Amino acid sequence: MTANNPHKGRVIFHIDMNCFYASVEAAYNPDLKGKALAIAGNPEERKGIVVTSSYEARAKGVKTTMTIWQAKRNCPELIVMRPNFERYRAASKALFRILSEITPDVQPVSIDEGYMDITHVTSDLTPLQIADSLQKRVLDELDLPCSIGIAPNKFLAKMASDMKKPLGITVLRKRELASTLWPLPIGEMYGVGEKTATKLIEKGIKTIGDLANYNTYELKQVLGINGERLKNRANGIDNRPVDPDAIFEFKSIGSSQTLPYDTVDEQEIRRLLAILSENVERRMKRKNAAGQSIQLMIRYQDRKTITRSKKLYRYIDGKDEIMYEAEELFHKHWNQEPVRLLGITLQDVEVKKNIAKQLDLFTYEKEAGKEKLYEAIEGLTEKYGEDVFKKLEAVKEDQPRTSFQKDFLDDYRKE
DNA sequence: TCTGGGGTCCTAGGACCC
DNA sequence: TCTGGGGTCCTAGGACCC
Repeated sequence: MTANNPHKGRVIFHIDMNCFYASVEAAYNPDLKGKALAIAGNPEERKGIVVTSSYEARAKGVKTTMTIWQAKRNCPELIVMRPNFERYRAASKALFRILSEITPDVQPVSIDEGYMDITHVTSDLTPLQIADSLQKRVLDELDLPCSIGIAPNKFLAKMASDMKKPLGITVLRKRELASTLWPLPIGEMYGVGEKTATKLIEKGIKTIGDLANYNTYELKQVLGINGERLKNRANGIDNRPVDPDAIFEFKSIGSSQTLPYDTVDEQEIRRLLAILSENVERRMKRKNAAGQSIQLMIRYQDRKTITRSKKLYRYIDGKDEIMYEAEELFHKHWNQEPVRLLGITLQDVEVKKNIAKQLDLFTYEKEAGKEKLYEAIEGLTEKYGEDVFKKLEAVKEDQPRTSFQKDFLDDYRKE
């Protein structure tokens, strides 16, 4: 007997850890259990904002992204701890190991939440019983509470896991949407943030039900393609599969940091860029990847933030190259005003074994010989300018070519 | 005493090509 | 002389989520 009748569609779980960082700390140190606890950065470095807090703290008005002083004003007995990411990563790993014992169809979406597709799990248990034993196991073995949503798709499972906390299990059936999902305020819908909520409320859309029944054309006018998608979700339509490989398909890796003080000191700026470059290098190497675009982010004193990026037409992963490109972007675009935060991100990231497959012209035409190729390029540089290298490298064997590239190739072949 | 750091996806305009 | 419309790539910014 399977957990579900295939004619009735999928059975998706959304697992959501409750107050994850705070719960992990309480599991390490049981003295913290039942107390108002917040995990926050270092206020000396202007990073003192609450990342997570226990339910006891939340009951006293402590909220995520509050500064420590705001949180303590609401809750004087608040215990504040720095984050221990190693602990959280270890707990996360243990969690997902337990999930994958039930099915390989597990998609982690962040350190503390993930989806499971249990449609094809063979078991004598009902989905509700599977969820119940899973929740108990995570609590027994890891001493961590979680909530589980059970539904026919990801969106509904996500909304369901949010409905009972902590240690809740909620089944959201499509035929019950009008009574369970639709009464919720529009701002509580996953995918509707502050800006979208404001726009929708202006239109008189106050609940998820209002959205579900609103005119599609008008929604598109206000929200573009997202309007239609949100309406579908509100009606319980979401065909996204649970994809266990999604976690390997990362597209960018970056590192950013707020400075202890706003500064115009180029030495200090260089020091931070060097640290960020090293962070990015370390994480690229850990994932055995490289990126072919680089982005620099500058946040100024007034929190105005700009991003400037550059496509490199070659893959890089080393800190020296990252630093070189980042500094160049910085000097080109910095407006000389005090800097609050800097960030470096490598984009268009690929794992190295895939990069090898994307052979460019150099490799494709290797029969001609490297020496001869460089001679040809030198000649053409005069004709086309420095951009010739970018253009040349942009030509991938399986990509349609621009007329410039065709000309280039013709010229090159004539040599 | 304001407001971190890690991401993804979408949009929109300009350049360029056909 | 004056003119269209479709498509892709690149860059910058915005919205959202945890």
